[in-house]
Amino acid sequence: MTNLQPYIGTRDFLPSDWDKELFIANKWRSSSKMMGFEEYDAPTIEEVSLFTRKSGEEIKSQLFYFKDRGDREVCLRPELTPQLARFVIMYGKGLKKPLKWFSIPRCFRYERPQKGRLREFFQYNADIIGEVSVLATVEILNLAISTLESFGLKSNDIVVRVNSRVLIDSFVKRFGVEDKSAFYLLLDKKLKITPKEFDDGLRNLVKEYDLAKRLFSLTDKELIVELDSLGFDVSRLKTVVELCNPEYLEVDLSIVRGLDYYTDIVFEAYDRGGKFRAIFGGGEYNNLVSDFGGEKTPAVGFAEGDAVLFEVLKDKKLLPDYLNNSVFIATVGNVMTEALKLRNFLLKKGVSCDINMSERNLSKQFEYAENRGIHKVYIIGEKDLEKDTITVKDLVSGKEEKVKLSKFS
RNA sequence: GCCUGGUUAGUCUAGUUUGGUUAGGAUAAUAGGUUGUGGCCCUGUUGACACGGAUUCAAAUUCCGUACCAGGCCCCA
Repeated sequence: MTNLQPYIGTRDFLPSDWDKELFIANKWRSSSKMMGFEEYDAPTIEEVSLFTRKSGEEIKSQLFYFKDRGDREVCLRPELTPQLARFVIMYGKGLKKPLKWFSIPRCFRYERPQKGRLREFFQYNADIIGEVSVLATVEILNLAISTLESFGLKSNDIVVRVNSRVLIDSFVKRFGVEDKSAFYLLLDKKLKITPKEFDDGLRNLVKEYDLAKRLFSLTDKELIVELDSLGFDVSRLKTVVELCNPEYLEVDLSIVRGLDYYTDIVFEAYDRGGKFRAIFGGGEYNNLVSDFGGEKTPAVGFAEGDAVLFEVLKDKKLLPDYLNNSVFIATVGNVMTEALKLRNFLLKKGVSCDINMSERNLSKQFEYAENRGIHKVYIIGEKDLEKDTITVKDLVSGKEEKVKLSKFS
């Protein structure tokens, strides 16, 4: 019994679970396509060097990493972006830029499962490659936001925090920060630690403490104005904030993201209640393709895992019930010939259609349909057939009507 | 890698304080009954103490180890 369980941090999907998973994936897919993004995919398994190249050998401890029989070091992909870089270098020359691509890969990370964090998960990725304009970043943010909206999430549920790494780097110079990585770490921790701890951290790391403290206490519009007047270049950030849906966006200097490969604008989305981890995160990474040996290529994108999103949707009661639109054909008496004819007709019309296969009485057939979330039953029975009709019953409303069989041929 | 708390049928749960007869219930599943029409009702069937060890006359219950789950730390793509 024990060893029948799924491997640690992985999930079995029963039909009712998979239905929810597909609900999410289908929304991701359709909103991407709506905005002109094209779907692609890459192998689940890759040579490990693709991932260590940027993140160092230490990353191996967080990968499902092993040697194949030919002594090649391989791993299950922990993320998609390096593969995208590979694609751009290998195939990019023949492709019209900019690329607007998305994918919904299964990814794997060797780590301790926690709330919203698993060892195997789906991660929606969308990127724009080869577009210099800041409008690409605006487009990416608009896609990310409208995708969340397609689930029924609204601006009072979600906040997207935006920042600029270029700006933070100019802080480092201007504020007199000596330990840059400790400064980044402090910013990254801001939401987790108390205001006092953050304040103490600032005091330790930043020479111009008073200026820094003031800036970190400002939010949003006033912050941009203030930064502008202090001579920081906030034009890119300003454009993004102005062109994206302002109800979601908030400039937040503490958003830095762990990855080194981000170059300027970075962003993360959270539920406003602060109960969950980041829903999506991303930014501009203009050096990644060149770091992998390609030409310098502007790029921007985001990733959104299924685990946190699932938690958020569940919390907001936005996951649909397990229902399907198919029809069930119930049979009474010796009517299989007519029933199968009706079935074929419906299938050819593109109506998904299940049919009774056993000797069960009508009552049990209704139970069968009910248990599968079917809400339309066509009853084809001997009595009805004498009058050349069938009975169509809607299980949700409980209403039923007689329909001429000739309508189905 | 570390810390805390859990684990009783498919699911939820009583029982663990104080070891003691056949581990009780609900729900689901399944078969049937009833009604030419689902959710109600009635009957039958199936089904559990996570795994291993220790203590004991006796362990679901106490102790140790392992696995897994949940939450957290570290890390975060």
